[in-house]
Order: sequence, then C-alpha cells, then structure tokens
Amino acid sequence: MENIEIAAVLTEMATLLEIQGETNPFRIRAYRNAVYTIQESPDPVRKMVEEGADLTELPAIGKDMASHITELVTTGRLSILEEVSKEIPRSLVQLTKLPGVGPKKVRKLWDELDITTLDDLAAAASAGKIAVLAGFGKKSEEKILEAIERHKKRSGRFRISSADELVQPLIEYMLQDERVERLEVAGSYRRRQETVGDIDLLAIASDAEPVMERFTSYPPVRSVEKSGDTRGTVILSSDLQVDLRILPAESYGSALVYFTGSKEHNVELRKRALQRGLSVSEYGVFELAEEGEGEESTTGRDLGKRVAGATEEEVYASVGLPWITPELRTNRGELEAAANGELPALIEFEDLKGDLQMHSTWSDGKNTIEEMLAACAARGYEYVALTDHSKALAMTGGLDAAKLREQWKEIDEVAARHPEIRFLRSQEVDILADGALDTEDEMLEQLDLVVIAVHSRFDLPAAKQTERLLKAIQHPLANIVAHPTGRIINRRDPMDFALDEVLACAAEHGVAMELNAHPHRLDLRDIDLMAARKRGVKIVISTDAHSIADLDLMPYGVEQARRAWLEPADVLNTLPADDLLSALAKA
DNA sequence: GCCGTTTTCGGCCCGACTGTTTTCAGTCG
Repeated sequence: MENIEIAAVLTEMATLLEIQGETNPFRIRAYRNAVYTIQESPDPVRKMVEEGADLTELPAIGKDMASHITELVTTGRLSILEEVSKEIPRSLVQLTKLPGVGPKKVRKLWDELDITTLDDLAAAASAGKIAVLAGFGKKSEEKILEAIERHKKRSGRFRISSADELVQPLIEYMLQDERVERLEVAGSYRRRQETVGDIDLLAIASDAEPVMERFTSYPPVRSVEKSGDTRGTVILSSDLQVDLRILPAESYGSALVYFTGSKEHNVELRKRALQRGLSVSEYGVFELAEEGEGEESTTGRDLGKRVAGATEEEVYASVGLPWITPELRTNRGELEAAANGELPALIEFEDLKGDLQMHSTWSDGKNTIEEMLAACAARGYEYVALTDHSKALAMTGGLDAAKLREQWKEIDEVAARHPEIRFLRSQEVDILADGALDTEDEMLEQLDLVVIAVHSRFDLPAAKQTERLLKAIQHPLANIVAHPTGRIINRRDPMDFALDEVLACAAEHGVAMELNAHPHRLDLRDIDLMAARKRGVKIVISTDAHSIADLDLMPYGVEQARRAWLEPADVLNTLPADDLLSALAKA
C-alpha cells in the first residue's frame, strides 16, 4: 500500500464521517491533515511501518492515526472505515465530488430519496424529484444535472503548459481595459505546480463592476458560474475554470499571498500571525482588538488597526518573515526556514550551462543535428548532449552500432563548424526488460555521457521493475537515468518500483537522475527530487527536446527543481562541461 | 483527532457566493 492509496482511504474516511454527521469538525480536519502529511511524505509510509518507525513523529499523525495507518499497511483494511460504511454507503463519497454538492446535501438525498450513486442522482434530477426537496430548488436540480455531465467527461487537471497557453490571451484581453490597474495570476499557476485545477486571477480595478462584466464576456467563456462584486467564476470552452477576484490596492499584497496559497501555507501563516496577535485575511493583516473594541470579522474576531496588506513583502514582514518565493509555498517547512533565515538559494534558469537530452532527425527528432546545435548555442549554453534513441526503439529509428558510427562523423563535422559550443557525444540507451543496456559496451565506452531510460514494459511487477533498474544503474558505463519513473501526466502512471532502493543504488554508483523538463513528463516529480537530494543523488535537468521549439521547455524543469528546494549545487548541468564529466566519471 | 513558548485541556484559519432562507446554511477555495 503506497502513500497515494493510504491517502485515498483516509480521505474517504473523512468524507464518510462528514456524511454521517460527525459533530466535531476538527476530527474531520484531523483526517485531512493526516492525508496531506502522507501525500507530502517523500518516503513511503509503508516502509516506515515495516521498519517499525514511530509514525507519530510525522506532523498531524497522532496515536490513533498511526494505528489506522499501520492497520492499513499491514492488512490492507481499515476497520473503523468498515464500521462507518455499515451505516453509510461508501458510494456516497462520489456524490460529494460534484461542485455544489457537499456532505449535508448528500445525506439529505440519501435520506429522502435513497440516492446512493451518480446514476441514481441523475435519474432523480431528470425526474424533477430534487427540486421539491427542502433546501433544494429548481436551480439546484439544474446545476446537479450539469455537474454530472461535466463530471463524466472531465479528464483531470490541466498541465501547467496548457494553462500557460490558455491564460496568456486572457490576461492580454483583460489588460486592454484601462480600468484594470493590475492583474496577476495567483494560485497553483503562480506556484508553478505541474498541473493546475483552475486559474485564480487577481486584479486591482478602479471600477469593479465593468471589469467583472468584461471578464464574464471574454469570448472563450462557455458559462458564467458566479458573478459577484468582488468574485466571479467562469468556465472556458476548454473546460478550464477561471476565478477573478477584484480588490482594492491596499489589499493587493495580502490577496496575492492568500490566493497564491497553498491552502496549507496560508493556514500556517495565519497561525503564526495569531501567535503575534495578528489576523491575516485577503484584505490585509490586522491587529486583534479587545472584544467589542474593533470591527467584528465574519469569524467573530474583533479586528483593530491594519498593519500590512499592500505588498507581499510587508505581509510576510508583519509576521517576522522574509518574502518567500511562490514555488516554495506548500508548507513543506518554508515558513520555518524563512523564520530561521535558512531559505534555500534556489536554482534559476541562468544557472544552467547545457541541455543533456535531445533528439535529432537521426531518430525521432524534427530538426537536424546542426539545427539543434546552433539553437543551443543561440540559447547561450556552453555545451549540449545529443541523445538519439538506441536500436530497441525501432519505431523512432533508433541507432544501432553502425548508424551510431555514421552519426559520430556528422557530429564531428557539425561540431567543427560550431566552436562556440561543446558537443558531448551521447545516446539515450534503452534499458531492456532484463536490465541490460541496448547498446554494446564497446560503443558506450566511446560516448561522453551514457543516458539510460525505460521505454517499454512499464507494467512489470514492482520487484522485477526494481531489479531491472538496479541492474541498469549498476552498469559500469551508465551515467544518467532519463525520465526515471516513466510517468506521463494525465496519461500514464509512474512505473511501480521501489524508488528509494533505486535512489540508494544511484547514489552508491555515482549515477545521476534526470529531471525531464518536458511539461508532459516533469519526471522525477518534486517529492522524488527531494528524496533524491536527501540521499545525495545528483540531478540533471534536460528538455528531451524533439525539436528546436522544445528547447524552450527548460524553464518548466527549473520551476519543478525550485519546488523541490534544489540549489545550483544539486544540479550537475550547472557545472562547466569538464567538471560535469568528472562528477559523473566512474571510480 | 491533533497538539503544546497559553502544554494534557481546550483550543483548532478566513471569507464570499448561491440558493433558499425570511436571517442563514451549505459549499468552496
């Protein structure tokens, strides 16, 4: 049982408790907090259980939660969940995923109409049985039907690169209105997460109403979900949801902090503020007033003087912290690090001196060797590695020994014409199903860099897959493992294998792990990168470009590295070529 | 159900929008 599965079961448990009518909301929250801890854990919690580690050392895991997790890992079951589900059908959890439908409404639907599944709900709504329920109405019934329709075809979250494509034109459109004084995208987009669920736009506007109207009449808008004085929500024809919040200038910084999140980061920030007698909201940072003294907030606290709000810097400063870059705002210890003056000096795109994975027309790339090389030189790189596929990938025109020799001739000719950049001989060598490499040692010995990767048999049982990777990494000529987990975002899950063992082996044998910058891959993931770093495994960031245009995907990799707290010293292609090669040289 | 510079009890982050309500509950982020 892996972290993602444990988290799913505990999430289900929390929702079932809500439907059951658990009167203590903090008990529910405790489950959700535990879920967050598990999702964020770089190491498999399963392994901690197996090794007899004390789970209560983890944040938000107490005695009870530790025993739940241990039971789950060791038996695959959770008796407390089985108890609750005797009373509450587990299928009800699915219904709460519909927007506008929460635990209370699900309970009502079940009690009154015996609805337990999405199909039941759709049938009841179509028959007009929902509108007559107390607490529901005609509008609710319509919304439920629409939500079910959308739920059925919804494919998941948007890749960050897709979000970039959809958001940039919207920003341009909004900025054409002079009443928009400032506009920024906040949310997971600003944190540069690998995927985004929706887009949070934040604006300062002299006159909110017409700006909101401009927003809701953006041509690609398919439907307007909400439209208030300060908040609006639309769905674009692409199915992307966009929220716009309009705020006064004095609140812009606090709003930017608030809407950039993450939620968990905000919660920690507000707790920190409360300890200092301050209350943080999207409108600003306020002193807490004596009861009856100040203005009462919606949470019942009396607020006094505003102490910050216009800029993010002053909001953080008000709670004694330096500004924290958005990529770190996920409550992985950044607030503590900031408080201690120990924020990492994160890697930046300018630190990279070369790109170590790309393809040419010799295999499945779209541009010639010379075009790729010239494009890399134009991007200011000091070196570049060309990594066309090996022969096992016949569909890509993978190179056997004879073709590889031919390619080297062309490489030498092209390199001679481009003294401004150093050309590293390389290949993306297939790791065969048994862990052997697809290219002969005699050829590998003549490469500057041996990049190895899995492109087939992603479905091997975990033990076999692990064995395969360990064997490949132990090959005396292997240097870099490309896209190590093989995942493709929204399309293919990571391979099932023991990443911790693989990382340990890579550390031992001086093999680096790739952070594949392609926004469809972004592999290793951020938490895996953190685990790699912890084990002393070096990282390289490469685009895996299959065209000149793909070379510009590098920033996605850098953003992911930043989310993983990586500094230049953790990433080998920040080094000059000779240092890079000696760092990867085998003992 | 978790947690502790308010420490083993009594707290636990903040606010807007919708639909249905006649003053607010439920949901969401």
